[in-house]
Amino acid sequence: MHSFTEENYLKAIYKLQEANGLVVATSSLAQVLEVHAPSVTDMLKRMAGKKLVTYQKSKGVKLTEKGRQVAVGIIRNHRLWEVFLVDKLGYKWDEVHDLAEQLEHIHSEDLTNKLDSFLGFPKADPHGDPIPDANGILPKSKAVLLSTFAEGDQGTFTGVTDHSATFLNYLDKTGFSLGDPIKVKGIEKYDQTYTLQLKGKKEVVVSFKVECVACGCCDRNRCHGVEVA
Amino acid sequence: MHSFTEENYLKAIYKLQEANGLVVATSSLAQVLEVHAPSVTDMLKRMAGKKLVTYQKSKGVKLTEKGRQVAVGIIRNHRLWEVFLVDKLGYKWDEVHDLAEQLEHIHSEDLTNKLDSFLGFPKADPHGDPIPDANGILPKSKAVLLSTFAEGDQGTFTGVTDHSATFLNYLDKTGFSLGDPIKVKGIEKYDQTYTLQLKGKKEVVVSFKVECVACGCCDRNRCHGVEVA
DNA sequence: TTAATAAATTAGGTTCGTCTAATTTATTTT
DNA sequence: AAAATAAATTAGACGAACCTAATTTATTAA
Repeated sequence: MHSFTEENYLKAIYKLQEANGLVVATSSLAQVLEVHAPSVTDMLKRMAGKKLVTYQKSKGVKLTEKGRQVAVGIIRNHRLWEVFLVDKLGYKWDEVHDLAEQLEHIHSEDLTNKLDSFLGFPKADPHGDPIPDANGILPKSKAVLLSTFAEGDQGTFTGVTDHSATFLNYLDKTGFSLGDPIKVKGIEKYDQTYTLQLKGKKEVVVSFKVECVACGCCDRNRCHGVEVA
Repeated sequence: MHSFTEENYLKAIYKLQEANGLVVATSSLAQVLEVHAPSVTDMLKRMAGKKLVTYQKSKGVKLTEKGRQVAVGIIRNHRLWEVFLVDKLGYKWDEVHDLAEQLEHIHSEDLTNKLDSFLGFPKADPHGDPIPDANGILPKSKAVLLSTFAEGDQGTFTGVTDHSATFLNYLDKTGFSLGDPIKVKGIEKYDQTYTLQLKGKKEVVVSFKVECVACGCCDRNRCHGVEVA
């Protein structure tokens, strides 16, 4: 079996590969895993030895097929446990991440599948992220960011890209709820402020520029977390 | 927080203290934890430094109050997760131990309590072992071993002392089920074979001597695993 | 294209939890 | 009580996963 640490590296590499392209840099990994760069170099060498990644000195790292399978398995666990925590134990969507980070490392395919069945084979976790099936197939989402919407466009709130408790709380407070309809009533030219119509005709004003500055990690075009489809 | 290893040591010390008296020997720990004696000595020193145990060189080890609390917390987790696995996911009582050994190390008092509530505050796990409450109070069982029963005595099957899958399967196959009545119809003088009446008047013959030889770890008076009350 | 900066690696060290081999301390047995 | 045996500890090592400081390799700017 793989250690928790290995699994966390695999998950991180997987997510960075998805988000930013094929090859992942040492420094990106160091950042998301909150360790220092030489630790990453160390670990990648060990993991390359186990054929979990292909690693080329100073050129970055990629998952092997074996590594990808492990990573997707962990993600499957994580998202199923999140559903369990919210649907069965009554947790809020902003409270479950850290617990799922622990639970995702329970090693038992059988348990994962029984849990999946117990939860009614959910397609997505409480944040709208798709749950890979037992074969590691992860449905590709067609969702786009709300900030790509123009005046008059409407859709359904299907997920978030920012999973921080702060952002999720903001959404709760403002009246966003997964699965609800969203319609863009107006966009203020000056600062890109969106006036949205949420479920039950409720109108809210959200400033995506403010979100951008707050998160500080994304460009203008993908600056906030609301996904719609 | 404490490492999984520390928690396993604490649990092992707790159980040995309960079973065999106040002070636990290095060698006993080495045996149940499946490590070699010098590893235990090492670990006990570190744990004594953290005030989890009191350790006297060559004299054995005891839990501190702090250590006892952690140990009981782990046991609470373990037994609640076992109930979850059996009641909610449909596992058999002989399949849940190893999974619970993993799940017991999830660190969250809140999760434990929510799980407890979700399960309906069970008093015992699927093997009849009592579940400590949120304050670490573990109800003392009044159960006795079936082998203390004489001809004509009757009681209820409330638990086991041997938790091996082999033994649990044997009980399943023979017709024992937790909570059922058991009556001793006869005891064969020659080899202490018990003829029992189980639920639905079903009569079975069990040879406790065979159990004794098989397990090899107990004396005549506590030689098998069926507890009755 | 050279110089400056940023990213990655090597070198050497730490802690945790384990090991084997050798030694010491306790407990039995004679 | 001395000798034999069993239990525990010390000594010295090892792998995993991390660290800091120094060096090398890439990238960007002048």
